Amino acid sequence: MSDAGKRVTRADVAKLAGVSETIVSYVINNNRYVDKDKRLRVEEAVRMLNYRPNNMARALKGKRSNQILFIADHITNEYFSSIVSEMDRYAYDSGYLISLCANRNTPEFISQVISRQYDGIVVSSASFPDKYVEQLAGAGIPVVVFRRRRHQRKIERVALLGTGLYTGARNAVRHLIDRGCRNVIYVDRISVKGHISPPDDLRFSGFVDEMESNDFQVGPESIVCGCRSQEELAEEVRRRLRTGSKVDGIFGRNDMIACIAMTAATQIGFRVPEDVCVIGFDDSSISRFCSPKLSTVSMKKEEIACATVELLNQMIGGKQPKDIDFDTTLIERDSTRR
Amino acid sequence: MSDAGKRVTRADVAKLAGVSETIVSYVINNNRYVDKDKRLRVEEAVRMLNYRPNNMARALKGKRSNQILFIADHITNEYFSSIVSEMDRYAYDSGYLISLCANRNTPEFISQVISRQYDGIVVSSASFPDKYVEQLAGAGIPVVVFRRRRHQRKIERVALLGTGLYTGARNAVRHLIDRGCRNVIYVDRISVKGHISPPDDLRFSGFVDEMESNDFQVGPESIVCGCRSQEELAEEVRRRLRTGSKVDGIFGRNDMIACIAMTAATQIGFRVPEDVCVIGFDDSSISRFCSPKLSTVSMKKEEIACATVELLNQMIGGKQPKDIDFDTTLIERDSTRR
DNA sequence: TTTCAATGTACACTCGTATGTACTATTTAT
DNA sequence: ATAAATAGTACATACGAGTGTACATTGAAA
Repeated sequence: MSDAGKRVTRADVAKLAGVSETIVSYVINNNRYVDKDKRLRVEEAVRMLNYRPNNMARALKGKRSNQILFIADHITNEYFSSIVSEMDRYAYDSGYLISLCANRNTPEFISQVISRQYDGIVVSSASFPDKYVEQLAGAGIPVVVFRRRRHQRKIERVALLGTGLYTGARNAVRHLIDRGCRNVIYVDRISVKGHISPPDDLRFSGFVDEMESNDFQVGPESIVCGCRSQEELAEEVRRRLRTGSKVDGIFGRNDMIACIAMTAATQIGFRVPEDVCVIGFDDSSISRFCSPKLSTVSMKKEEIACATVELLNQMIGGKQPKDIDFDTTLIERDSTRR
Repeated sequence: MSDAGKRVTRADVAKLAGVSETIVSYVINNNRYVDKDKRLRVEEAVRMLNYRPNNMARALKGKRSNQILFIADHITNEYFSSIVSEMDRYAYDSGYLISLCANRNTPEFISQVISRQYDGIVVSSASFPDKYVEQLAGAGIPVVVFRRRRHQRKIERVALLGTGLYTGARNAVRHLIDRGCRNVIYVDRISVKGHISPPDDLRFSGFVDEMESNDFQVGPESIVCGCRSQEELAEEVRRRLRTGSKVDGIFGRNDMIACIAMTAATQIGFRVPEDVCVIGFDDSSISRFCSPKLSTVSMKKEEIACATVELLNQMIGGKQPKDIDFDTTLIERDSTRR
């Protein structure tokens, strides 16, 4: 308790500067004629008192809340944290701070979000229902969605950002084929949740399309999915390698999956890259520290983050959303070098 | 543009339920006698309209803003993102959302933060000045600081949380000594910023104390710091190994540093763990995927996150801050197994 | 001199919510 | 029967800021 520093308000500034509150407001927002002398006095008072307009009051009065919400499903991913980190950098310069939360799949969550008056929202979660995106956009909030699924319905007043999952996957698969692989398998994530879903994101689509456009068949034998644990995944990869299907290329949904698969392969005597090539996705730090070093696909995180903030900023300013697509960079390391 | 969904306000609910706004308020906050019948009608109306009190207005009127700010210096660290992710889980259940930002070392940043009326703040940044912590606390905001430096001044109304850096480091060093190491070196981070600072965090303190309490000398030859790049770091480690100092143990400030050092060692023919033992810090994913697998120190991230939220919650409720210390778990993998 | 534009100021209302206070109607105690 | 306690309601104000509108002053143009 004790005298927990009373807030400095507009009134305090006005009193110190010897002007009316209105003048202070005009100076702060710089949107009316104000006498030079008074302006200076106000500015001085602001500095002396270290005044800053209360964000809540501003937001309430219809101004911005200066907050952007980032909704993800696995905040822990290095990929997400990089994006958020970069977004923070750019956003701060435009006066925004970033809020962050894991996707909660409930209506309460949505009204939570709406009641908080975010100026803009970034959705980077495969499990965030379109329905909710619509509600947010319908409430007048600019929304940028990172594309995850293939057939993502176009929603009014929502910008769709292609972060490179699809093209990156195609490039990765093409890279394996270029290296001579004839039997490439796709290794999907570990499903911790009860239900086993077939791979449905754009990486998988890219895999399928690139395989087929090179006249390779894609069938159940070329997809590893639904594993419930790291061990199960490793065992399944080994099974594929041991059978007569002659698997000679592995595309992992992300670097960690690729690493697990790679380790599984070497454990039963397969050499990487001589017997089997492996490529991951994300260019996360493990891809640089595992052994052999993992080839991978790098998304343009900085550019994505920058563009996202820029786009939101424009939409907040009233401009129409526009979709953007980013390409990726293939990083060749030892796991595919022949 | 167009009819961007008008906000649902208390007035709408009141009209639909056929009661006064005041009644709606009482029902929402559940703090006054309200007729059963009217209460039900209000609740029904709330449900129908999907009403939720506007957060800004509430915060302005002196209620909570339901927001907690997390200030870090390197959001990208897996350690931070894990903590934030867990905090998000616990905090959400208490009605909070987490904001996240990188430490900006300016007075403007502080007034930014204050003007946003956060209910609580977590500081996990070695470079965040005590002065600022004081200002925040002085403004009446509960603050929890994750201890990073050794002699951290006690600040009124601020809780200090020991996340295990010190004890974890001591345990790691003791582990190396137990494994027979007689010449252990500490490898500090890569300093990207211009100025090269000597290691000053609690991990280093733990290293020094544990060494000395085992009668080992700590001198310049046992500290690698100030390297400007990964290559420089690797080269410096190799130099230490090649000289006659018989380095047989490496304690890396974090897993990535330890990995770089370990790789540097194996490149010049040192075997890990036979010739030199290596241990890292953080139990990040690379420690599990590098080769050989890295022994490391695991902090109790979940418990830390949970306790942080709990503590903030109590402080927000008016209780006195209390300091808490967490211990760590040593995870022995192949890089120290003999 | 009159007229009008430009410049500069301040009142009063508003955003959506919380709540002290006062008031009425009803019940209980005396 | 009267007093006092309780249940239930509503008014009015406050939180801190933004801004429409009206008003005052000045200078220049007519």
